Amino acid sequence: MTTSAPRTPARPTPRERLLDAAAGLFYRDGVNIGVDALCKAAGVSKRSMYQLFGSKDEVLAASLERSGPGYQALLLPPADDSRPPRAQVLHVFERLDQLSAGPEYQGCPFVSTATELKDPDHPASVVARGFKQQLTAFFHAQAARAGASDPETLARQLTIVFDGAGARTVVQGHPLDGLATATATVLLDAAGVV
Amino acid sequence: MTTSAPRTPARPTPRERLLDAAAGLFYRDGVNIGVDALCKAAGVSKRSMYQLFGSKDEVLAASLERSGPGYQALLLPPADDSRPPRAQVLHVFERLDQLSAGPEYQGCPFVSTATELKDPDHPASVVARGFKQQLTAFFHAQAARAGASDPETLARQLTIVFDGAGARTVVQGHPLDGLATATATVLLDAAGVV
DNA sequence: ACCAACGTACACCGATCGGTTTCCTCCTGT
DNA sequence: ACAGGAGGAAACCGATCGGTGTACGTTGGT
Repeated sequence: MTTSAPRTPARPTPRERLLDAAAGLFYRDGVNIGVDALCKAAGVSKRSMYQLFGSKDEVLAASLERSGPGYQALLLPPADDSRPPRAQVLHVFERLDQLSAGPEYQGCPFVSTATELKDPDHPASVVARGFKQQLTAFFHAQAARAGASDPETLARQLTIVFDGAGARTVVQGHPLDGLATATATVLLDAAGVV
Repeated sequence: MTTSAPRTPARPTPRERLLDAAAGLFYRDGVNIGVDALCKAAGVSKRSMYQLFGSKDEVLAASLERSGPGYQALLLPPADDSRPPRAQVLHVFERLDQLSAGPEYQGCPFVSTATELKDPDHPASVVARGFKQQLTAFFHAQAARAGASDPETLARQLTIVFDGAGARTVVQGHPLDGLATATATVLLDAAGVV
């Protein structure tokens, strides 16, 4: 293989290490893990962290912001997907059903973070709200493309199923077994999305 | 001996004050509020708290356990309700739609607690799981009574909608405007529950 | 009237919290 | 070769964490 291995091992910058570690730790252990533990996991000194970010809350918000695109790529169909709307919407729920079977799955990180923070004005809550709106927007676009009678409502309902499926996994502690996909299918059928 | 019939409605016992304050504070501020704040709010000394409970975690679990019946009474139709299954199920979602409009609403307390704790073996997580199963059992009973084709799946789907509606309220920060009821209606229709 | 149990007030413990500061090492541009 | 900045290690800060120990009221049963 002629894969290009960078001459310089190019260790990620402290900022990247910090945000990646933060995304993982905040998701796994909650937003109340300490700054010390976070910096230790990231291999970054507290001093550097506080030069890069104004506070732990900003780190949290930035880590959510950074992990957003990857999370979407994990769930949404590729941008050049040419399948009909129904298949593209169901793609998301099939992914969710798969994800929920992973031992690491703790529900949607945006929902978890917003739930833990309580404060809707917290910068991380704002980020979380934004990504949820993007998910709803995707559903809305597909619903509209399919000529659904009420694409706005359908999109919101699909988002509710998405978040509810995540919550169920957290509380019950076992995978969804296709329940998310099955529920989304019912909504799509009822809305006449083929 | 200690518990005689309360002829005079005396001040609640420290245990009751503690559990009531705990339910409110844990719900509003999350499971990470301090023992000092909790005891101060309850008007109970830390000493008494640690004589009544082994740890803060036990207080949390006990407060969830205590608030469970009241929460169910808030959502479920009365036990002697004679309406058809569909109406009884929709009753829950109408209540949820109403609740979500209240300024204090922070989502389902059981889901919130389980989400914050992460640990599924935490005593409070066990309590939360139990109450969610009771809600699902109610849906299941109604679905079976209505002769739904797959009452088990329908009950789980309704629970997902319930929790998803709560999550949406938390993340988006505005009421559901009938969205929970509307979504449940779609599921009931599809399952042939009249 | 007395005593024991109950409950409060409060000091105290080690650990950890978010955040700041100091010091020193290492890497890089010139 | 050398200056200077970036960044890590760790001490340090006051506050708070969960939890305990002690001492002082208050109350009810006999």
